[in-house]
Amino acid sequence: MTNGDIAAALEELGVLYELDGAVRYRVLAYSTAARAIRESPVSVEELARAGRATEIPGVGKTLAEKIDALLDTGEIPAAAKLKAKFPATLVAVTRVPGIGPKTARLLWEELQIATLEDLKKAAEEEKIRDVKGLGPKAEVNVLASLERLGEPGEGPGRLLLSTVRPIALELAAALREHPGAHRVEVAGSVRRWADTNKDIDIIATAEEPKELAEFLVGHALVAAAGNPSDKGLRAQTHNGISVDLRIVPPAAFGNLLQHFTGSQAHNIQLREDAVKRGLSVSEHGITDTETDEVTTCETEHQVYKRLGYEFIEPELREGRGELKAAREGELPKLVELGDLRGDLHAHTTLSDGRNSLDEMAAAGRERGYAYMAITDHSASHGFGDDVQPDRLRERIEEVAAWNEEHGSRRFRLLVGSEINIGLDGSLDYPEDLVAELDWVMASVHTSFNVSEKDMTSRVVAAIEDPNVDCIGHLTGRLIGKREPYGIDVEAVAEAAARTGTMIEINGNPNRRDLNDRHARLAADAGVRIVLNTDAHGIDTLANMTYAVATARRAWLTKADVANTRTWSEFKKLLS
DNA sequence: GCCGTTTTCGGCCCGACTGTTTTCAGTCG
Repeated sequence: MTNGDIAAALEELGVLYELDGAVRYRVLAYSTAARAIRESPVSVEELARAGRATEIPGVGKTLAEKIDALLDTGEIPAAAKLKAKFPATLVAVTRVPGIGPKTARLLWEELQIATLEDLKKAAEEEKIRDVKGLGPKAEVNVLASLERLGEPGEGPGRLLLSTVRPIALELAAALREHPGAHRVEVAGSVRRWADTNKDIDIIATAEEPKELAEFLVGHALVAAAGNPSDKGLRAQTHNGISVDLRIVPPAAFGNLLQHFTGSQAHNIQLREDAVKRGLSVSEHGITDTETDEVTTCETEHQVYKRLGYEFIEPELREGRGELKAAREGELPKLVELGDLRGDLHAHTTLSDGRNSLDEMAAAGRERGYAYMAITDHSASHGFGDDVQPDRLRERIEEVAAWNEEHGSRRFRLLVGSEINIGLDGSLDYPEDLVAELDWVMASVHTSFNVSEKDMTSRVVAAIEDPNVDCIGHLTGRLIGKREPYGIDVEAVAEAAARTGTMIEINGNPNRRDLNDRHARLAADAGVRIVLNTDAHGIDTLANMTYAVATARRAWLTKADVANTRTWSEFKKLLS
């Protein structure tokens, strides 16, 4: 059972309890536990079977027992009992935007609404207005919500950071140029460099706030907008991303930026911690609950300082222990783009790249790297992009010739390959050829549909091959398109640490694989992490920023990342 | 239901918005 399955079952039970009128803190306990379970980088099923489920924050004795029952019997007895009381389909009704558990229960009791179809019918027949506390407006809203839910591909949902970020930056840049603007910053999940984003949050201060909001209405990227006011504006871009512009007085800019950068988990933990210290935190300021004295902050640094923390980088604000570390002055100094000395995963026209060896090498050198590895696909790669052994031998000569002509102490081209890992963990080149390469990546590109156990032993076998230097895009995920295949990342990390094999963070914004949680787990296990672009052209060499972002979200320092080293230092890690 | 450098019992983030209300409950982020 996946973490997602377990989390979904607990979420459902939480909703059922809420329908049943449980105190809200009990309900809250289920949703926080479910979130922690979904977020867990390790298999919660394994953890639970080892009797260690309570190690997950928010999971106590009771929830651990319920997880055990779920794993053993496929259902939680308490949930089964409640489903006898309320139809299971009522849970879907609570998820209609605008309708929560309280309203759903009311609709069930008063109108026997059990399904989305019942709900639609009641709204159309104007029966909802008969329920005390609800009116005609509720009917309109229900129908609008149901329509949105029913749309195929319904709305944009969460979009890739690489789609959203450029738009956010362009809008912020345009706002900054407005003569009335003081400070403009992108906040939210874009600022935290999350994999995907639901919307764009922009925070600003301005002389004439309403003018600034009106200016955004007229921006070429904006398709629709609400009413501009001196508080800001809500708008939609042409590709359906909603944009929230919030304008505040300069004195509280730091409070607002902190609040809207989030994440929600970070803010909740920060505020709970503050309450224990007699402080109440909101987007407007920090109130001393004893004296009612309010502190506003122009900068975020002041917010964190006032609350007794060192500054926390946005990428760390996910409620994963950063507050405790910040209070104790133990936050890591995160790796930066400028720390990178080389890119070790790049393709050329020899396989499926768009640029030649010369072009890729020149572009890598121009980026200021000290080394770059050319790693085209291997002999069994499909799509006519395979590189047979003889061709790879020629490539070794070509790279040597390139270095002869263009190489220097400042930049060196490395000859490598991204070799397919076969079903049995073997590589598809002869061993003596592989041994001639400067740099060997090994990746899974075929047969994803094997069991987790088989996938794990397959990759571990590759890791144990002494010629393999690094594993590429370990879980095979394509964000929003393809789920990661089942693989025991803990076991892989253990093997990689033991053999000194590195694991990459792939900077392709569709992959970002390892993800932040897995990367942190691997680094904690002692694995050296490599940040790569997997560039298939000179344009995507810039994707290193996404690899760096994931590394930062994984708490990685310069020392954790192997390709921050000079080539001579790096080489020592390979032997 | 969880959790503990003020607690093993008594707390549990905070505010905006909406729609329905004569002062607030529910929902959302």
